[in-house]
Amino acid sequence: MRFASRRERRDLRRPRWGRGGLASRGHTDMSDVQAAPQVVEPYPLSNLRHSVAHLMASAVGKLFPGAKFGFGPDIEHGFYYDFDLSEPLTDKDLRRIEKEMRKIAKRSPEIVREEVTREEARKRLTEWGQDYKLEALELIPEGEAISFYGHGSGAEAWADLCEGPHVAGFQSLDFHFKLLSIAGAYWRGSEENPMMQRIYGTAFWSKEQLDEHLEWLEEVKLRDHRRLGAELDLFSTHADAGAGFVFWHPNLGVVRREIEAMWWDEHTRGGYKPVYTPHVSRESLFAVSGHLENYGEMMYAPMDLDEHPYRVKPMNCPGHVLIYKDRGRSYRELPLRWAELGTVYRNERSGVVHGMLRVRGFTQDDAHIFCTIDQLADEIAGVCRMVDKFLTTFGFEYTAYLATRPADKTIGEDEVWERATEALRQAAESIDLPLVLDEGGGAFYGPKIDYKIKDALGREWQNSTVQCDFNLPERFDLHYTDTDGMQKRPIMVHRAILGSLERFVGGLIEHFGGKFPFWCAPTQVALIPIREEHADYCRTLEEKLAGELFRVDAMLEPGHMNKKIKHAQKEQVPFMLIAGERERDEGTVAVRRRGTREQEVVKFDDFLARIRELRATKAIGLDG
RNA sequence: GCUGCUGUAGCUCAGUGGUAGAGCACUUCCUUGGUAAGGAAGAGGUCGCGGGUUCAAGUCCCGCCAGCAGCUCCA
Repeated sequence: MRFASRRERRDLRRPRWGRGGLASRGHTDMSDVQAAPQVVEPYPLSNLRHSVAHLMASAVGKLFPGAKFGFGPDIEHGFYYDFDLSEPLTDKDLRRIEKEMRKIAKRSPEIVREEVTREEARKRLTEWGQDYKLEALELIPEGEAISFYGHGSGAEAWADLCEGPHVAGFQSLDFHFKLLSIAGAYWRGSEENPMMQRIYGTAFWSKEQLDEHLEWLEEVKLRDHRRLGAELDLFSTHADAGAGFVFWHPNLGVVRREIEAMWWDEHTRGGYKPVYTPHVSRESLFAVSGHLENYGEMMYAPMDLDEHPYRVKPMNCPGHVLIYKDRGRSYRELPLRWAELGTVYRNERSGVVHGMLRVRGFTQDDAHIFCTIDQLADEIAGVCRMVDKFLTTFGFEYTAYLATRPADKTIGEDEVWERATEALRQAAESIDLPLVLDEGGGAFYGPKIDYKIKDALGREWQNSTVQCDFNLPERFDLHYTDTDGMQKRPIMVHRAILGSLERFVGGLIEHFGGKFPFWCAPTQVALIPIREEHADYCRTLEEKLAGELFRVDAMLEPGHMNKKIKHAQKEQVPFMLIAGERERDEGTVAVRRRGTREQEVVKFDDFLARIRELRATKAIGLDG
């Protein structure tokens, strides 16, 4: 599971140059160029943002003479612009630039478009010393219009090689913007290229919308799993252990165990059998599988055992294949469904590790299905049903994508590709799962269905995947004896529902904001006596709860009730049971539900029945 | 890996060359309190690690480690 990367969210793969504006600083007076084409109000938000990106670039150009400009498009939540500057920008510069933007906006009644010839464009950009722009100019296909968009006059005049469209001008428009952050970004997105400085910002038509967006960003920060991980004592990472290695604390260990228990239950129900495979194998295994060749950069360096190189596994599939190959297989055995919570290690580049979401050692909820092509549709349908079960249990909305054969560098017969892709389609249809087509998005070894989920904050993640594989069976020469006695090649299906426990649970922390559903909450019930003399009653309640394997924190130590309430609240404990004389005498408890301040006095047995229900149904909320 | 920034008590942070600070959390004592901070006292820091400059380094310089915002890449 993963966040759809910022890159995806910003949709940069879309050809961008024209829309995104290749900007450049101009010193010509724009007053004599032709007026912009009529843009009818209201402008799309993307136009505004793109125009504000221009505004920002012009301010940067004014404040930092000699600035060179890269790309500056609008993106999902705002815009950015890349600059090549002689000195690094700081947050203080952002405020300065904002101020300058407001000034320029006031003096810029209109944004004007000017169409020029390629020669003229080249001449201008050369004159302005805009190297990146010149390169960008060459990206514009022959025959397409080449235009500049400019605003400001006199010393402030500024123009941008850009296709548009833009708003007509800044002066008379009511809009609101904020510059948010500075980061490095490679020119044209390639690490071969020089790094530029990128400024991110956002803009809206109303102050309210801007504020709302800024609040959303705050909420994202508050729910950050790294922050909650420390606050709720969930996990840690350590310089002493190295970057990208997660230590699960007891609180999160509980969450994981609950999820794993559900996972094994569902897999048992789905006809999967557990397998366990070693973390280390001889290097030659990964040579056969092809991982060494295609994935070698991600693998840890070999270690020497008895003068043979060994490797830590980056994937579980070769191990499962060895089990398959251990003896001959008959069609009668298929499909074989083998599941493993397999821990793998991958050498992620140092700059990418991120809390629990991007780590160097993680546990995949892996399984492989060995089946015939005729069984494929049913098998896929089974996986999709299981995906639905998990995603809805955690309250995620999702979209499934059918990724078909890539244009080149694939392996496998045309016919097999077609039949497998058709099987994926049929499977989805049989369970009424709509598929969005991702043409050519498959792996080189087979078509697949990928899932994207939406979390409570509306962010998209990718986690579940079902992939057909024609490659590994080939490489390992897998076969089974068919009804006619002939040796046939099975298809292998790789699938992960959660992706990795680390990424999934890290995502869950943010999705729930630390308020885990009752069934997997680290502590489910806190017992708080009003006075010390009520501790005995609490103790009897504790025994009953613990006897039914509920996770109870009996806060019986001396101290103030209010302090304990505050503590339990901070720990996001679903239920606090507060008990004094009245409760003890009546066999009741005062129940305080997470997130509320009201209490409800109920018979303890009624409470017990309620939480049994919550646990059994894996309800997300605490009602009912 | 790359660009920029950061690293001081468990947490949030102050401390710009001259003997380490605050709030919260923690411990102890007092407080017996009916639903989110009662009072007092106390403990807690190799200032990320290693070098260098200096009479003197948390503070300046270099290297490493880790983290943060991104880029690139990914479960």
